[in-house]
Amino acid sequence: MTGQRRVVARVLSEASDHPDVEELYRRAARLDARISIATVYRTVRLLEERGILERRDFGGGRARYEATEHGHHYHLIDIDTGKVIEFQEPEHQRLLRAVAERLGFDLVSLRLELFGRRRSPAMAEPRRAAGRADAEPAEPVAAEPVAAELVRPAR
Amino acid sequence: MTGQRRVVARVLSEASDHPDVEELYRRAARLDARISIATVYRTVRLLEERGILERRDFGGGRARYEATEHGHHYHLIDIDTGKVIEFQEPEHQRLLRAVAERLGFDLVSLRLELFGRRRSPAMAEPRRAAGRADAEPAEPVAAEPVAAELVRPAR
DNA sequence: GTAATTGCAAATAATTTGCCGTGCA
DNA sequence: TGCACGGCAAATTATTTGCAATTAC
Repeated sequence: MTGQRRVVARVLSEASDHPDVEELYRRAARLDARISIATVYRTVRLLEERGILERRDFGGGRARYEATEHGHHYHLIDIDTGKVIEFQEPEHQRLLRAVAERLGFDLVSLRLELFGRRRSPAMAEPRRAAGRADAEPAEPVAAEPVAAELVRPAR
Repeated sequence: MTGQRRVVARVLSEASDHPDVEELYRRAARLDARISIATVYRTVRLLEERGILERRDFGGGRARYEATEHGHHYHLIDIDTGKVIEFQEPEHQRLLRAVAERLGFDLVSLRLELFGRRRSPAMAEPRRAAGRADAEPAEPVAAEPVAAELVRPAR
């Protein structure tokens, strides 16, 4: 059973990035104008249920998709630009599987995402500007640690 | 500046699980009935921006929250029950930081979630039921790997 | 007193669905 | 011919926001 679903599948196969549904729809419509976004949603869901696609959440509200690969790779997201970099780390797979087993589970899938900021080679150690260790006498605000944070100056 | 925000903060401090906004609202309302869910959303966003809370996505549509800990732990989600188990793995932190650096980034935060299924000690190797290797002659469906998957019987 | 915060209801945004028409098998 | 599939628009769900009233400091 197929129709314009083939088009969506094709777009997915050709994608080497991590498109969201909106983007998939745009690409699919370019190949066949009589595709509706509902179909894209339906197809994508179907494929995800069958384990052929994986849904990702890189922040920014919309789900993004990529074809399941059985040699796993992970993602590093540049928090300033939103750009996604893939990397491999096959050792992890094994390590994490072992962790799951130790807890009594079979590992079905996993999610590993790093969020980072591009290193400016200029400044050697940007770590926490130094000083600023005794800014406020820290008024007592109930014994609630989270509440306490609400009282400090915004950033 | 605070008000019923203190209540939300308190609920958050006391939570040892990973409540979603709905649940936070329920708990907060128990302590002070004149809190609206909009306030919970606002407070939670505020705290997330300040880095005091972390938003999690364990599947199931709603965001879930937990207080930021600087000794990181990770999550294993039971895909059958939705139950979340925390585990530690301090070695990882370092390892992943190194990975990021190698790619030219400072690691700002990371997300590591395992999705697993409780092991039934009964059946030794549930792996893929055996047999069933030659179900269909695999009709040619364009050269699209994703499309090909759409043709196989559902599960 | 002044600015920040809240409640409420309405607005958004992403995703799903009902229904009915259409095309594939 | 039957039934899965697609289009459209309406429905749902999570979250955000405008605005006037309220509260904190």
